[in-house]
Amino acid sequence: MTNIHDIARLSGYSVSTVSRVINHQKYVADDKRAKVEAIMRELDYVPNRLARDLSKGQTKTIGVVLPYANHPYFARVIDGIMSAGFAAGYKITLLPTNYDMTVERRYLDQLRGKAYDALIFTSRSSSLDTLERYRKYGQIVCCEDPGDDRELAAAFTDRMASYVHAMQWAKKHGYETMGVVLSRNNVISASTRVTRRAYEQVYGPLTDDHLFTGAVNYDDGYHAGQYFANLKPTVDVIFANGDDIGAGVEQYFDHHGLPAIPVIGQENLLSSRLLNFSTIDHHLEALGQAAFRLATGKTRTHELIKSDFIIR
Amino acid sequence: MTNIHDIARLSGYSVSTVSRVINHQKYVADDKRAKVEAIMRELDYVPNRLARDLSKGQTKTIGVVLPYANHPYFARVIDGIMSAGFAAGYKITLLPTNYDMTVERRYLDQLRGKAYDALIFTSRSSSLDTLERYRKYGQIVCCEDPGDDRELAAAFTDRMASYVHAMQWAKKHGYETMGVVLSRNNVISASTRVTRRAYEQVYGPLTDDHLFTGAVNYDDGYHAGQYFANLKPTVDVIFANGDDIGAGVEQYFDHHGLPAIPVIGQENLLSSRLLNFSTIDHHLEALGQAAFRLATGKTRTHELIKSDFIIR
DNA sequence: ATAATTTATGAAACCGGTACCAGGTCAAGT
DNA sequence: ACTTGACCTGGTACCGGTTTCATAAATTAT
Repeated sequence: MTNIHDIARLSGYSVSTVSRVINHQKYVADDKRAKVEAIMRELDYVPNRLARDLSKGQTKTIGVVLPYANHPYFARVIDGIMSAGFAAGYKITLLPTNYDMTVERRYLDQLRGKAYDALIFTSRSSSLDTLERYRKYGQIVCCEDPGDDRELAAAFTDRMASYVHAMQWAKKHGYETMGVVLSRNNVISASTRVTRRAYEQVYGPLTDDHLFTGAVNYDDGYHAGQYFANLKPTVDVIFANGDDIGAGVEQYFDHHGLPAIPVIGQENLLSSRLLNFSTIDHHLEALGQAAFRLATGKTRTHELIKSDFIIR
Repeated sequence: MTNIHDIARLSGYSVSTVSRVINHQKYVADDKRAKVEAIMRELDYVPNRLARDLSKGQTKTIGVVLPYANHPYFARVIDGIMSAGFAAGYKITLLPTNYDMTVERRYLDQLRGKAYDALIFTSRSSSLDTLERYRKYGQIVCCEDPGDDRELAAAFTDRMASYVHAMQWAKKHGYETMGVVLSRNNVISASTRVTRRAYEQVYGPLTDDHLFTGAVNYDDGYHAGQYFANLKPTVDVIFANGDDIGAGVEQYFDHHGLPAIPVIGQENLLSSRLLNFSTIDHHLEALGQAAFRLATGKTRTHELIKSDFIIR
């Protein structure tokens, strides 16, 4: 591996000069610059990223903490982070946790070890206090509303407003009872908590029989459909924590010859388009982009992304 | 930032000893080890990743080159790579190209600059010759069959076999003419080339009017549906380069009151399940896992992933 | 003509670790 | 008693860059 010292030796100049050439700095005579560049080209030299990063104490890398990648919610957020990161010349490293707090902690320690310039928590199991404690080792962005007096940057959607909006629409539309399908506790946790609060505001206390938890994908939604199909008295509409889940609910009813059940999904995925049910689009790419900006910038610490309720 | 020298000074031992403690090596007296560990804990010390990586000449990071992340094909491959990488203690960095060769070249240069231990090309615009030229700077894995005499590792699906199998099934099933929907040229390029070859083998030469190109998502598929709906004479079945595309085709017919058109999709996504059409499952997670294994091994091997044809 | 800048260059410290090597202790083997 | 080898420990040269600082020549200002 040829390094900067080789270039210096072969060109007859010092490493300092070579370094200046590499970084396009001032104060290098034109002829020397040309000669150094020629030799670098000739030897096919590329500076070592690690050495540079170590020296500068900066990696131009952002770590993205997420439970798993094979979920459309995270896929869309990642997409936003990546496109913004690419434009800014940053590398994006994916850090799966599978909701294991120990693993999250390991990533936080890696932040301390300067492996990343910043961390984006698209979801978390650790407490906000824990995250905050690591704030001094690098920027930390979370994707939920952490409250005003936190030292954490945050990008989040207006969940409460959009949920209330959608539920009020449902109620006004004549759906007097609503069933709710949520993910397992702590998964996209903010959404779980907010859904309950919105429900209470519009429909009153959320009783256990109107709630099905533990759903993350289509199959889970299918089970939820089975649950609500057998529930007496029946509910008029289902509020699902994701379109794919909603699709599962809807198809259970369909496959069993039951009258179609109205569903409100989330994320405006292809599944809600195919089955033609209403959904809330949280504009997750925009969320990801905002999260990236917060991770790198010194911008405003909180950013709110507006959702759209898509009626079908 | 406290570093290894601080720990050495405060403990009264040398950096060598501290390093040994950090790396759990033999030949450290128990009492000294305990003392060093105590001081590390007290000072909240975490070794610097960059320094370690630079010293070892190894990053434990794999770069994954892909056009964009918001596509189910890549999402599934990434998922496989990530789960395997996580288990092996590797970091996965996503490298979007948007099919720009210049960008691909930049990533290859980063490999030269030791930013990654290996690169996985889930898709490429550069030639295999180019990739091969960078082989000496690190392992390079591509996700297509590169042929036998390449210096490249490769994980790929048995496209040819499964395409022929699916098309033969279609023909035997009474579908005498077949329309084909492909992505734009060079996108998942291998699939494009192989589809043509399989088609020729089963249905004979692929004429222009039976081919719709430039489709990557549902909306494109919808347009393809429009094209084939207006084609005279009509085709009996559509072979689509992805379930979401197939779903678009199917729904165009549906929305316009036309008789349902049989579709064969790919990847076994939720969309083909929802609309209940046949599909080829390439087991992309397995593909990703294989790609990761090859990326970390020094081998030049090829790995073939078998597909399943799911008849619905 | 002299003082004050600006431009150019290299030496060396530094970033924070790893690893090789030399030197020393101590118990077992012959 | 004398070698042998396993067990500890520290010194120091790396890994490959960046950056500060000292020095000197060339301009420009006074």
